[in-house]
Amino acid sequence: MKYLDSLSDIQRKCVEQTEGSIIIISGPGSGKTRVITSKIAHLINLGVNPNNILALTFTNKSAKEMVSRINNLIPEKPIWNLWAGTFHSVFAKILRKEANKIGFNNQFTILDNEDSKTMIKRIIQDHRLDKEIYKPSSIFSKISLLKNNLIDPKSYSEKYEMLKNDENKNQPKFSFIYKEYVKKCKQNDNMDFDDLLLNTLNLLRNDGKTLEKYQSIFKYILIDEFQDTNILQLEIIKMLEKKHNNLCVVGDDSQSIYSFRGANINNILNFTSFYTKSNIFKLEENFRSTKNILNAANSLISNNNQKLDKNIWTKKDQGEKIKITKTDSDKSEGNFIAKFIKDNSAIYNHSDYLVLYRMNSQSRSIEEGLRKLNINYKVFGLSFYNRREIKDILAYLKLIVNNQDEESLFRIINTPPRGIGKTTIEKIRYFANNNNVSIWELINSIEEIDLNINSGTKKRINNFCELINYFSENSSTSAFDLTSNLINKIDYFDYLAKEETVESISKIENVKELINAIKLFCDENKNDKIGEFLDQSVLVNENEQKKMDQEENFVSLMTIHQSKGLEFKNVFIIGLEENIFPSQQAMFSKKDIEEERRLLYVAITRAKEQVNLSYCNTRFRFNNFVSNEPSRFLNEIDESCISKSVFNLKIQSKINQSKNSNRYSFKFKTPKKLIKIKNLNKTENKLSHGLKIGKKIKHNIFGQGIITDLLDSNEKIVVRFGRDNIKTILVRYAKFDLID
DNA sequence: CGGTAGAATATTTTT
DNA sequence: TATTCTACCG
Repeated sequence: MKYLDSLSDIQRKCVEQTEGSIIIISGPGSGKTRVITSKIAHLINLGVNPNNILALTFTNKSAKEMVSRINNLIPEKPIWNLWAGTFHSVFAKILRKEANKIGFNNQFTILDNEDSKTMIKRIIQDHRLDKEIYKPSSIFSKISLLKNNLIDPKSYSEKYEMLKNDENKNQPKFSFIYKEYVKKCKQNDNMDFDDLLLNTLNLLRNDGKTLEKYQSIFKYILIDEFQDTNILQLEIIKMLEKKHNNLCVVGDDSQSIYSFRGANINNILNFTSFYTKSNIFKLEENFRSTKNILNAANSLISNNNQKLDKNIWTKKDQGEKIKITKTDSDKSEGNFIAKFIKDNSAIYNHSDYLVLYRMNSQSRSIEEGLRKLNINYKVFGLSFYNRREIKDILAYLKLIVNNQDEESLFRIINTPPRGIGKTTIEKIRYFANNNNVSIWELINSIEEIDLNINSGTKKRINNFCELINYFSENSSTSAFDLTSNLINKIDYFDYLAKEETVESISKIENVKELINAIKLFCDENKNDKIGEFLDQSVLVNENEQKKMDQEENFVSLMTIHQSKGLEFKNVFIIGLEENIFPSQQAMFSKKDIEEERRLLYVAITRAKEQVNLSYCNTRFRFNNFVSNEPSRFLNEIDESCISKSVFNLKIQSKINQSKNSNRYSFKFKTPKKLIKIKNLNKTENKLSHGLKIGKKIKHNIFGQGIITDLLDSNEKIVVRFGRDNIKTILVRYAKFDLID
């Protein structure tokens, strides 16, 4: 068979062992995708029905790519009924069918992280808890970790040490919030990301028939990126594979970078201890990178204690050394990259470059640099579906599908404004909470209950209910018809246009794009109902699509986490500074530092030919300049494969010649409100005179200090606060006053 | 109730 | 800096 011939010996062995449990430890660039796809093709060729194969991947993009590759390997066999996708999307599909067996409505809606956080925030408000002590986002991530470790509110409330711990942290009510959150989700027929897994497990545990059904379907189970699975996922898999015992997991412990999401590296480290009969294969030959790149990566990762034994090697050339570049500021780091790309444009396309960073906010300075030299780039940042105007429309759609979805209801009950204000909503919520009725039931019988709401407002509430009810009754029409009718009915475009800002134009464009996406979805899918589309909009990150079609010639910018599985000829990794990479939050634990190290390992091993590491002296962060030490990781890379240099060139912007006139004209992100532009120069004159060395100032964060130096024609000042706390401050943006 | 100006706050990483 | 929150006025 053709697809077997192109494999290396070891790859072929992995493919041909179809039965039993096996674990494939696969280094970066070792062709694991090829192994998985060949293996599935092989199974199908041997006569296995694709419907009996479950292939779980880390992103939906990789699932899609996998399917298309299998199609290429065995074009004559139809594979439309192969189960391929992320844990979340496959289990969402199962739950859509079976949710009623565990007390959910099959029309449940899925909460994204933002929804979950607002819900928690509301709980905190409702119960008059201090939002400084109970921060919604940290509460949420704690809840998420608990769920992924199979600790439900009840068992949490029985864990004495944990409760004690909360009390010590001054958060005695955490257990209560957790309980309320889970209760609310259930009442509202909402599931968050973790619930998709958790409820699947509950389903399999509580309903023997369903368990038997899926055990019989999934004769062969394959899991990619196994190092990033968590306890909950493993638990589900253990149940599903019990009948046929054909489980193949593929992963690389050195690339485990999702522990913040509950990923448990022990799943891969200890696999053989709970599957004692499993076979281990190691894919150690790298087909991607040069020797220098691999040596650098290997020497770095050897500093980690927790890892499996393996030796990644390549037949490729030595290649160029890893370059480490020091620049004076984050701005010149951007200039450095832009200039580098420009200088090498005879050899490389823009699309040969990948710029990687630890956190999304770091993209800015690079964008600036690239713009100055007119280099095309794309930032893989926030999802389209996270924009406010898009979320509004989606909230309508969710509420139409699931009337109990309070999260969506609160979002849009007065958007566009229809005269149902804060006080009214407050009254409704208060009553509903105290009388154990759902918001939806309550507002549908608002006439009958005395809530001290005036009749005009009651009328408006009624209209709102009628609107939603009308669409709910017609929700089986095609998603496109439904959405376009809805947007007309609520005059959403008018509402956006009324804002009269530069933003409103792009918002309108975005909504049009959404309608367009829905149209496309309807054309492609047999089931063109809105529910299906909504699932997709939460579970599929459309950024993934963009990475795939790289015909256009642009530089890619993304976080390292997003770069998993990709490869580029040239890779820039920026911000190699203590407190940035490794990140500040990781500093205090050895385990976290090891994960940061793996993150850099992943980053380096994306490269085929060149790696550029950079760090800078001072960086503009928050609203002042900070200086960080160079990252400890730089010293851990074998010196024989690196070369160091310093870059200090300032690039004069062609576009930005006069300082103020163009400040907003080439903004990449959403433009500012027109009105605000008027106020631009207000603060400028206030302080420009009177700044002298030795003068005292009072900064609104750092307190009193003395000016020790003036820089850049008085644009920056160096100030000493306290004994030896020295900061450089931007005069124009910092908040401080001169004192006599 | 709605709109807005000014204040407060925020930067891990994502299915 | 950019975004979100709050308080106040019409």
